[in-house]
Amino acid sequence: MSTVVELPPDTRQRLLEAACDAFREEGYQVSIDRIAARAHVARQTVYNHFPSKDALFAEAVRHAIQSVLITLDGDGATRATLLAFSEAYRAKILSAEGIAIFRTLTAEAPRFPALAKQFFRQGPQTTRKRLAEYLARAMEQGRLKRDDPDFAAEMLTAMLADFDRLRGLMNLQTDLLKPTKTAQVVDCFLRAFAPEKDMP
Amino acid sequence: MSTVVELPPDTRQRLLEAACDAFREEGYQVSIDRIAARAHVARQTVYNHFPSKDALFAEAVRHAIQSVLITLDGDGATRATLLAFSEAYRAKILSAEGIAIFRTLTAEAPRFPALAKQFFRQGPQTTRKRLAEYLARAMEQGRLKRDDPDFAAEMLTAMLADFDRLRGLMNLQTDLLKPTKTAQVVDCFLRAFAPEKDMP
DNA sequence: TGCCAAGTAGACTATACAGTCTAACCAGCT
DNA sequence: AGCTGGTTAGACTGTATAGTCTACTTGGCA
Repeated sequence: MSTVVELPPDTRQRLLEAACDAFREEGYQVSIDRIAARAHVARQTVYNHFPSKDALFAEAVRHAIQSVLITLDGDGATRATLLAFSEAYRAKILSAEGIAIFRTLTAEAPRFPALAKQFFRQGPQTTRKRLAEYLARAMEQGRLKRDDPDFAAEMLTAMLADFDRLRGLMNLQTDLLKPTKTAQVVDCFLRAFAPEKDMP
Repeated sequence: MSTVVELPPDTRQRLLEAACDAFREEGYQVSIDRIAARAHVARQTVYNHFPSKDALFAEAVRHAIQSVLITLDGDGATRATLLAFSEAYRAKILSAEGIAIFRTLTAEAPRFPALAKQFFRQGPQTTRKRLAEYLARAMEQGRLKRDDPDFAAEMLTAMLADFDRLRGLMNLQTDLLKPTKTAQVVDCFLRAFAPEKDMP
């Protein structure tokens, strides 16, 4: 058994990332042995770092959750800002990774309710809140119809992802990224939330 | 072991329904023994009717898929019609059953791609198509903005379900049915797709 | 040199489960 | 009474897996 040895230090880090990838790609079912193999590590080493599979799963998920946020900078024109956000949102949510994380979490939510809640709050909830804050400002300034900004944020994110995410979850198509779609959605949103009497 | 005996005939039917419930509630992992127990049937009987667990799962899913469609009758006013459809859509999609089916299928789609495809086409795809047909008519008659009806249908269904479904999938809240929400969404949709110059 | 911490290989236990097989059971029917 | 077809309980096989234990290696460091 000759192993090409150029393994960087932090065994634990390698392990965590391997676990992340493994759980993402194969779900919770993936065996500890497979994870150990992925990390080029002995099974016992896994148990040296994490007390149980569940604990490892929890750590891996929390680790994966870090990268779920989308920022939006409210400098430019309303449409341009929303377009940039929307593009980034779709790119993240509809990527193979995004779909896989969502699938794994959906499947295991009943067994790990605390994890699910944490994901929900740190991911979608926070994203919606930030978007809502931006929209609230735009509404105050008369750039958008005065309405419930949380509701508006929810509508926009829903329109951006729902059906295409479903396709991804059902393992259909990778042409998820029809490039005109984002603009189409944003314009639809802007129509629904256009200021009531053109200018103040 | 005294069993209260009032078991209706069709063993196979009972079995299928038990499997449906079991897979829905516990996912594919549920053991054949548990399914057999639920159906008040011996394990061997399961194998008398279905060659394997996979086959049983496939049958059960196909059976469950039947009830996923929502009809809409295009007689009344546009808003009233869409409201009725939307209410029905949310009720079905966000019910405990709807969420559970979605969860199980999402989890197993990679392993049963054919099933996933069938579900997608018979469920969401067909619903969207029917809605789109209705919207197309409304567009022709000038009751809605002339636009891509498929896109419009996708937006409406997305707005109706996306975020609340996520809550359900993550095992949060059952107050999914805030009764004003449907109307709020429909009105938002109507704003986005209002006919361009009020009347023809 | 000798110690130590981290890692390793692999045997081992216990459990769960899919799927098979057998022998008995019990209808209804002839 | 005896046959037949669906049903049943339970033993059995084989496999996969979580988690433990032990004896070994190895690199750094005092």
